[in-house]
Amino acid sequence: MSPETPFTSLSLEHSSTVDRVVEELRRALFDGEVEAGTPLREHALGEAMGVSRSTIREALGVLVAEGLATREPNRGVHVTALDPDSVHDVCAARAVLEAAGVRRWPEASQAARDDVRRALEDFTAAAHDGASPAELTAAHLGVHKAFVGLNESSRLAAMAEAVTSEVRLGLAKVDRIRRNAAEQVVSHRALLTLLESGDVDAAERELEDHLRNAETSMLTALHLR
Amino acid sequence: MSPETPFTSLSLEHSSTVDRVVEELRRALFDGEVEAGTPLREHALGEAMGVSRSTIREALGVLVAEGLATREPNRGVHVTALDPDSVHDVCAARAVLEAAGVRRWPEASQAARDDVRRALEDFTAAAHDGASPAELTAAHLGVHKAFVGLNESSRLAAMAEAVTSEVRLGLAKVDRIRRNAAEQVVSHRALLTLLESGDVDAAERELEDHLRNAETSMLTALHLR
DNA sequence: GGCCGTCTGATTGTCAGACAATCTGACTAT
DNA sequence: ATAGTCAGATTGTCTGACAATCAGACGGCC
Repeated sequence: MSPETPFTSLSLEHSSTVDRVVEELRRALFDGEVEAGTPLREHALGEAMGVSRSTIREALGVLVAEGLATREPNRGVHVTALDPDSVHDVCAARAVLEAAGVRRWPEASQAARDDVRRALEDFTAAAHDGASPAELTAAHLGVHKAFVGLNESSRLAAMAEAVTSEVRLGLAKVDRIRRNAAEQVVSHRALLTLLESGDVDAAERELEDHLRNAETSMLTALHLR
Repeated sequence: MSPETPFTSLSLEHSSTVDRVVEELRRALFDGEVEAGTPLREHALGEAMGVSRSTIREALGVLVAEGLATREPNRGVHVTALDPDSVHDVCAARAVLEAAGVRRWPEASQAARDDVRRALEDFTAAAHDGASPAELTAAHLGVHKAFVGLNESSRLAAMAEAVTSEVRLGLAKVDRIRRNAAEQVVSHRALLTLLESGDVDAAERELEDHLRNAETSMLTALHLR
């Protein structure tokens, strides 16, 4: 091995065409530029983005694997529409992943705990000085991501990422985040305080309460769309 | 809607070529017909299975998404090799998913609980009258799958399926399952007894103990390969 | 011997174009 | 109203092509 690895600061992004197509489509979905249920035609997309059908097809496969889109054999791919059952399912999954992380707080590494603290600071800051809805959402999701991170399993983190991206779909045009951002910050801060004080059980209850609220408000938001 | 839905017993499998290629490749991986790390060449596979490169390519994408294979840009896809870190990661993930299910036993639906009971019966039966290693593994995994099922979230179930399949990769040629099948049955039965008696905490400890053992024996099995 | 450039073959990433199978919707005949 | 037929759209799959990238070999040079 080399006595010291130089150039550790250097990195180069290796992006394939498919990757860029996927990112662009994801962005469009998250920004709510396409309604839920909209069919994603291979030919049309290829023409629009100046890319061959094979490439689009591969990108759509990725989206489908992520749950952002749904494929019906011989009928094509369309943007996933969240029905109440899926919302519940997703929330249940999030609850499991995050609660497990929270419960693991005492055994978690220093780094993982610091991630939670930092994420909360970011969220607080974003909510305080008016950040854009997108930034606010990102910061909020960052906190929850940090909770999952306490599990210190990259696979669990990936799973959480996947289910989270699904809810982002539904939240695209719902800016309820902004309204009660302050309230959310309070809830999360309380949770962290409980953790720091060592009362893991109370923290877990706080989290589950928070997520239950999130589910109901998400449901009403979707129903009233 | 129709007054009564007839033909509910009828169903027809809709398998695309890609699906069949994926299944065949999965089977080959699980049966240990290909070493970990073996490159999966698009051209060679296409020729071997009599399908076009596009189709193979799509199938490989699925395998990669499942974690059974790994893609290195411009260098191709190869069978995923489990290093100790990944094993730990996978086991941690399983522990979270199954422990959450077990802890939810009291609130779980009757159906989900019955699934656990039935899976355990199947496993016991398989271990008793000599079943093939493959059947035994399937039955054993069935029990763990049932634990995850207690969460009653299809997304969590899917995640568990994914990480479990990764484990199966490593277990392909390790038939340690057979050796201590009896022991495993005892452990699982004890767990269920604790659940039935309402002692969820003890059941959770039993499960975590079981999974810790599984991890270490899996590690030694892999290391001695 | 070790380092550097070049060449060559293999493989992937992407493309264009084709075709059969399947779905959708309309139109028609009964 | 139901069933048959037809045209158009779309997907699933195939073929063949090409540039970009990679791995290893080969030879020159210090």
